[in-house]
Amino acid sequence: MSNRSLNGPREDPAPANEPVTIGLVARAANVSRATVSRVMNGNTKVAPHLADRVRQAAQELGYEPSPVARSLALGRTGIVAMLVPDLGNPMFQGILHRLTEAAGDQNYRLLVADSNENLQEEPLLAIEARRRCDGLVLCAPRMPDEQLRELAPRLSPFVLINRELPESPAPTLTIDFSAGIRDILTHLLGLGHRRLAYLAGPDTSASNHARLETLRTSAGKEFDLVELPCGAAFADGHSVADQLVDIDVTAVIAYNDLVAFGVLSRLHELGISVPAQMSVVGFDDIEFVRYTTPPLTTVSVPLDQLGPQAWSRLWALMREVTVEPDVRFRPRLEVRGSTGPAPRD
Amino acid sequence: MSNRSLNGPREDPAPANEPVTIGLVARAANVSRATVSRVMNGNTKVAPHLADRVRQAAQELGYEPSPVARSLALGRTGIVAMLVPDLGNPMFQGILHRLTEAAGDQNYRLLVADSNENLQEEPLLAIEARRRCDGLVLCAPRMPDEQLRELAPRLSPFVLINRELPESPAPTLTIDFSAGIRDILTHLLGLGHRRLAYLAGPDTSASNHARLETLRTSAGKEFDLVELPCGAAFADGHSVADQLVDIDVTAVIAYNDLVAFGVLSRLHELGISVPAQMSVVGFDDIEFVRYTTPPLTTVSVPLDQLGPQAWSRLWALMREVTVEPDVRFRPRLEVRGSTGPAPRD
DNA sequence: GATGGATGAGTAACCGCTCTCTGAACGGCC
DNA sequence: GGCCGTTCAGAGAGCGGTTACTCATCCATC
Repeated sequence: MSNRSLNGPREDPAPANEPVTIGLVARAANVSRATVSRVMNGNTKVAPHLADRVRQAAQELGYEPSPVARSLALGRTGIVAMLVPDLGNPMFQGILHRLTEAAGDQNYRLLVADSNENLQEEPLLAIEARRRCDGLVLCAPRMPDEQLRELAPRLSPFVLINRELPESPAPTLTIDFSAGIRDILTHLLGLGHRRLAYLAGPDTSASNHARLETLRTSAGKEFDLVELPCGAAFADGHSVADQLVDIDVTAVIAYNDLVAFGVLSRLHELGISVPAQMSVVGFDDIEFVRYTTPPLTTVSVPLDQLGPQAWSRLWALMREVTVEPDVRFRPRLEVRGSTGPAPRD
Repeated sequence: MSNRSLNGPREDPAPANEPVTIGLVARAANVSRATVSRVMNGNTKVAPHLADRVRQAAQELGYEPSPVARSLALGRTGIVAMLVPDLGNPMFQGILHRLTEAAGDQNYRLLVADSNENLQEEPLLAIEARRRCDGLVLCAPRMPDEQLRELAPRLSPFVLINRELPESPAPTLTIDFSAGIRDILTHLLGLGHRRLAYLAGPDTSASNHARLETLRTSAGKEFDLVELPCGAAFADGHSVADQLVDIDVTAVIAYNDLVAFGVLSRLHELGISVPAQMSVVGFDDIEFVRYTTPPLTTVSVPLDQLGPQAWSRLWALMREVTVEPDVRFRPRLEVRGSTGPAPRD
C-alpha cells in the first residue's frame, strides 16, 4: 500500500509527502522517537536545547500525535460512549448535551450510538461502542435484566441511566416515576377528580410501564382509571383528544408534556375549556410548557442533572476512586393553570 | 504494568485473566495469528476445519477484535465526527440525530464535539476530533473564512454545514435563510403590514445575521423595520413581547419558532389577540408549532434532510467516489393561523 | 514420475506511539 | 584520580491487530 520507493540518494531536502509521524519529527530534530514522545507529553525531563529542537521540528512539519496510535499504546482513548434507544427523544438529547459538556471539561469526547429501539442489536452495539472507548453510559430501559447482567462484565466501567439492575455494581441514576405519578394523583384527587384517563406512551418505554403500574395499583378505591393507548409526540396527543370527550373523565394524565400539549391544543379546537371542563397534566416539565395556554401542570424531572451526574460517576470509575452513591431523582409537581377543581355535574 | 508471572509449568488449563487478544485465540486454536485474523474478517479462504477451530476458540474465550488496534492497522476507524457550536440547539440536535442514523446504516459511529461557541478552541477541537476518526461534519458558522481555509487540508475529508467557504472543495449544505425571510416579507406585505418587528437571535448566530441582513436591505421603501434584541428560547420571546405593544408594529418576525411561541404565549396573557391585533411569524417549523394556539405561520426548514445529505457526501468523499453536488435548501413558507390582515386604525 | 500451478497457512514487517531498560556522560566526593 | 550516583537520551519491546511475502502441500498435466 505505501510502497514509497526511495528513488534517489537525496533524502534530507525532499521528504516528499511522507506522512508526518513521530519518526519524521525525530529525524528532523535528529533525536530518537522516544525523545520526541517525551517532549510532546512533557512528563519526563528533556534537555532544553533538545526540547526546543523537537518543538520547532514538530511545529514546522505540523506534527500532531496520532490519537489512534496513542490509544493503542496507552490503553486509553479519551473517549466515552453513550448508547441510547432513540436519539430523537428530547430526554436523551438533553442527557447527551450535558454529558458531552461535562466530559469535555475533562477533555473526553463522546461517542454516540443509537440502537433505534432495536433489541436484537442492542447488546452487540453496546459491546462495540464500549470497546471503542474507555467507558459507557448505558440507556437501555428495555434490555432484559438477565441479558444485561450477562453483559455487564464486558461493559465495565459503565453507568446505568433510567433503569435498575438489582445487585449490579454499576452506578445507577434513576428517576422515581412512581413518586411523580403519586404526586399527580394526590393533586387531582384533592381537586375532586374521581375518573381519570391515562394516555399511555409507547409499550417500548420502560418509564411508561413504571407510570402505568403505579396508576393501576392505586386505581379502584378512590378513583376510576381509563387507559388510552397514545404515544409520545404532539400528534399523538392531538389525535387522541377526541376520544376523551366520550369517556366521561374529568382529568387526563399524559405520558409526557408533548402529548399533554397535543391534548391541550385539540381540546381548545373542540371548544372544551381547560381546566374548567377538563384538567390536563403532563410529565417532564420541558422548557416551554410553562408558556402553553393555559400553562401546563406537570411533574418536573431534573434532566439537566443526569448528564453531569453520570459523567462524574463514570469518571470516578475510570480513575478507580470511590464513586458517589446512586441517586434516584425525585420529580417535583409543578402546579400551573391546566388543572382545577373537578366540574360538578 | 502487566507483569504476569508465569508461576508454574501448567499453562493450558488456566490462562488466568490474560487479556483476550488475537494471540490468545491463536494459541487456543493452535493456529497463527494471521489465520485468526483471516477467519474474523472472512476475506481470505481458510480451510473449514481450521476456521471452525478458530471460531470455536473465539467463541469460548469471548474474543472480540480490538477496534483501536484495527483502526491503527487499517488506517480506518469506522467513526466520523461532528463538531457543533452548541449541542443545546435543536437544530444541531436534529442534524445529529439523522446523521447518527444515516452513518449507523453503514456501521459508522458518531463522535460529537461541542465547541460551546468558543472560537479560540474551535480549530484545535476540529483538528483533534478529525484525527480521531475518518471524516468530519463541521458546523462552525462563525469561524473566519481565513482560518477555515487554512484548516481545511487538515480536516479533509469533511462536509460543511450551514456556512459557505468560497472556492472550498468541501461539499457544502446550506439553508437559504434569505429566501425564507423574503417569503415571510412577501406574505406580510401582502396582508397589508407596513411596520414590522424582528426579534433578533444571538449575535453569535450566523443565521441570525443572514436574516437580519436580508431584512435590512429590504426595509425602508415598503415597510419600516424595528429590531429588538431577543434570543433563541421560549423565555426570550415571552419576555420581549411586552415591548411589542409600545412600538406600534402590526407584525412580528421571530428569530425562530421557540421565540415566536414565547411571544404568542405572552400576547395571550396580555389580551392581545393574534392575528387580529398582531401577526406573528416563526422560523424552522419545529414539530409542535402547528399545534399552538393559533397555529404558527412559519418557514419550514428541512432539518431532517441535512443529516442524511451530509452523510452521503462524507461517505462518498471517504470512498473517493464522486460526491453529489452542493445543495442550498430552500425553506418553504407555511401559512397558518398566526398571521392575518393588518389591523386598520 | 517429474513438473508446474494453485491453494492456503505461517512468518514477520508494519501501523504510530509509549515506556522500560540500558548505558553513556557528567559531577561530586573521598 | 578513581568511584559512585545521577541524569537523561536511545534502543527496543510492546499495544493488538493486518497483510505482503514465503513456502510447503497437493493435484493436475504431460
